[in-house]
Amino acid sequence: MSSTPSEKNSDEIFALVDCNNFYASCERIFRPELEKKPIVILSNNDGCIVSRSNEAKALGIPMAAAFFEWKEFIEKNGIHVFSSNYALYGDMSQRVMDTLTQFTPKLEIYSIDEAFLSLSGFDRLDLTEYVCKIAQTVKKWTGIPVSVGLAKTKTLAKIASRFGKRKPEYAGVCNIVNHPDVDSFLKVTDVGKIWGIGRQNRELLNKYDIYTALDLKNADDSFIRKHLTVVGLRTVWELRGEPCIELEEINFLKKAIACTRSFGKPIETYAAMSESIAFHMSRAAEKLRRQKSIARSIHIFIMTSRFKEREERYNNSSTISLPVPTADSITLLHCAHGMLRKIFKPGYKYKKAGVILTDILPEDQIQFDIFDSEYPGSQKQKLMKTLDGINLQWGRNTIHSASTGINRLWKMKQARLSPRYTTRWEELPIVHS
DNA sequence: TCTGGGGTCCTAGGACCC
DNA sequence: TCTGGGGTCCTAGGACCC
Repeated sequence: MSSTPSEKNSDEIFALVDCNNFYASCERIFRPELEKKPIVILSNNDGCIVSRSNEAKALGIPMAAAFFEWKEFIEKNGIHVFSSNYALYGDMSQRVMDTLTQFTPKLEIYSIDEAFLSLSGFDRLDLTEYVCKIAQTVKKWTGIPVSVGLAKTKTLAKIASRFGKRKPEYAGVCNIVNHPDVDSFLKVTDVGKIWGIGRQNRELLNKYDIYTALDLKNADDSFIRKHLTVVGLRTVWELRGEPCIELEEINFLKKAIACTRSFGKPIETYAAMSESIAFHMSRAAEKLRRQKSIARSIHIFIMTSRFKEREERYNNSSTISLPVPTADSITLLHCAHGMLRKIFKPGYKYKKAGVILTDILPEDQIQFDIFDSEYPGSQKQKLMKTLDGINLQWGRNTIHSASTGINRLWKMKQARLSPRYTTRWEELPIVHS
């Protein structure tokens, strides 16, 4: 018996597991007295609000609001504020994902707080019951509350999880796999809330009277292809229940590695800028070596605040291709300094700088010749291995290039950082019994 | 005073070739 | 004066995501 593609497709079942208010939930686990209290988490540099507890949302604080604009309101309402603590969130994320692997071998870690699970072939179980058990186990083992959406495509699973999270009657789990009226969910979903439809596309679609997910589902394919490219077309088919976006189980090597930061205080001197570029480049090179890769292309940029008047703004960048791809910090630092000299202009208050490595290849995929100073086992490679080993054992920056600076006056502001509860034993809170 | 960071994918258009 | 056309490769930039 042969099956048509559509028959085969109808067997797919995806679950999206989404941690509720992830960063806020992480902070709350170690400060149980903050249960039911409003909490917000700030972005790097304490700039914007990037995570809010339900109580903070209820008070009307919008996502991505500038902290300084809401500071007074936050203080007046007794809202608790944290700088983002990625050591903590990364570790908690790992625990959540480890828990999920107990329930299916096929999962895709989509972001720090979301995973897609394939439950295809689990039909003999009561699926709703099964994912309820997943959610309860994650909460019990890690303390993190999650919402789950179940559907025949990833895009629909995303929509289902929104209902799971927002509508109390679903208690966190919404299953629309065999729902008799999936359109009833699409009809009340704004087209801009669909996975893959951002602000620009929402505006465009509205001009053509497409306002809801149901409108988009019923839109004309050639119209979508023309205005939203194949990416948009895939989304539309997914809304119709035809899977077009596969589960990506394997963690592929990153194709770009970026290290960029805003400065705590604006910097004006070449010396300070050069330190920051060196610092970012060192971190980028470390990440590159950690995934056992080399890079062929370097991009650096410097910029003033985008909120300044036009005449006070200056943005510039430089990109080069290396004759020989490398992961050697010293070579990369040398190039970055040369590039910075070409684009740096004195007389501006710089707010942000960064380094992006692209054209990345696995380190073993390149033909080395013996005249090359970076063949495997060369002095350069041995030096980098030693350096990474020491920094891994004794903490980041135990050994670093002198050019990355000692004082780091430009480093970011993190005034309200919580302790690294799960990754630094000496910072654990003292428990009195 | 203060406004995040790190990724992915797709396309248009230029350069180049025959 | 008239002034190819089609294929491929590369890159910058724009859209999206969390």
